[in-house]
Amino acid sequence: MGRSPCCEKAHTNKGAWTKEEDDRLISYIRAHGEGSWRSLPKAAGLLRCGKSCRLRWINYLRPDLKRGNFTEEEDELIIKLHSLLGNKWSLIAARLPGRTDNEIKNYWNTHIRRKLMSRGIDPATHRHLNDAENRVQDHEVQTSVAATNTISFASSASVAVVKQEQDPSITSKSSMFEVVSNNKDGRGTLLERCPDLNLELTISPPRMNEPDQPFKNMDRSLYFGCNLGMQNSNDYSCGDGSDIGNTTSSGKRNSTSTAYDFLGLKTDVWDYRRLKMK
DNA sequence: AATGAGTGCAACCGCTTTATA
DNA sequence: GTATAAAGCGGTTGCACTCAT
Repeated sequence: MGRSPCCEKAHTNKGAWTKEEDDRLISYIRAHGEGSWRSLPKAAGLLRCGKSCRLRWINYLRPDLKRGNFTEEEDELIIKLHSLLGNKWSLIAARLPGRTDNEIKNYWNTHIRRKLMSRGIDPATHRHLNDAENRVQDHEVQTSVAATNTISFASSASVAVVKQEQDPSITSKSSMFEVVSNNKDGRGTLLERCPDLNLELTISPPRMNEPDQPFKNMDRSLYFGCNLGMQNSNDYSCGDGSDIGNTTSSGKRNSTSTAYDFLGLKTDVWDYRRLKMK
């Protein structure tokens, strides 16, 4: 039943890899490709655990790794992604070509944490350290920007509090919201039900074939649409600019709008220049 | 020059998820 | 359906290096 053990731990090397071990691993993977980590050490003539081989390859030997210092753009992208995804280093690394989760994790802990602290920002929550709102109980997830319906996953709770008074148009009739308490003035605090989130962030070129774009006078090549993977939904996406202007006179989004002030991304448009790699 | 504190990063550890028998 | 190991992931550790004293 089950699989056989990946390696005999009693006969494996530990600690720093030697040049010879690196060469053996590289040449083996060049010849046979990645994968089969269990059988790789024996086949490659390495006295290492398969797990260790995998880590060494992924974090250090892979030819597509980008070595060297992080750029300012990468810094900002990591901060932005961390505010969205938390310590999901593998997801963050997936958005930074040539960088590994381990590298980003180390860089976060050694550089960016300090950088944010020096800006007066709590690296764990991305809030200002002296923000009075921080005192609110942790399970009550805060809106990150006043007067907007933003959602934060600062707690592990799967619901987010939405301040109804900030947008009376939101009612408990919506399947997305639930009144959990009533304030003195009779208005309720709503809990927003968050459906299962797929936090995959997709970035795509702008739609170019739609007439009468509000951004028609702008350099369209500068903008990308993005979609923060609410599965089967356009509710939480920011557009390429084509959605701007789709609000009604009352300030409400009309039904065709796909723009949403999501997770503190308080804009319909991301300037790709802030996201692209160098 | 010696040494201790601080820093950066590769590697390991242990847990969870996924795949397989 | 269950047991087990592989794969993957995030947290932590240990060591080499730098710098201030």
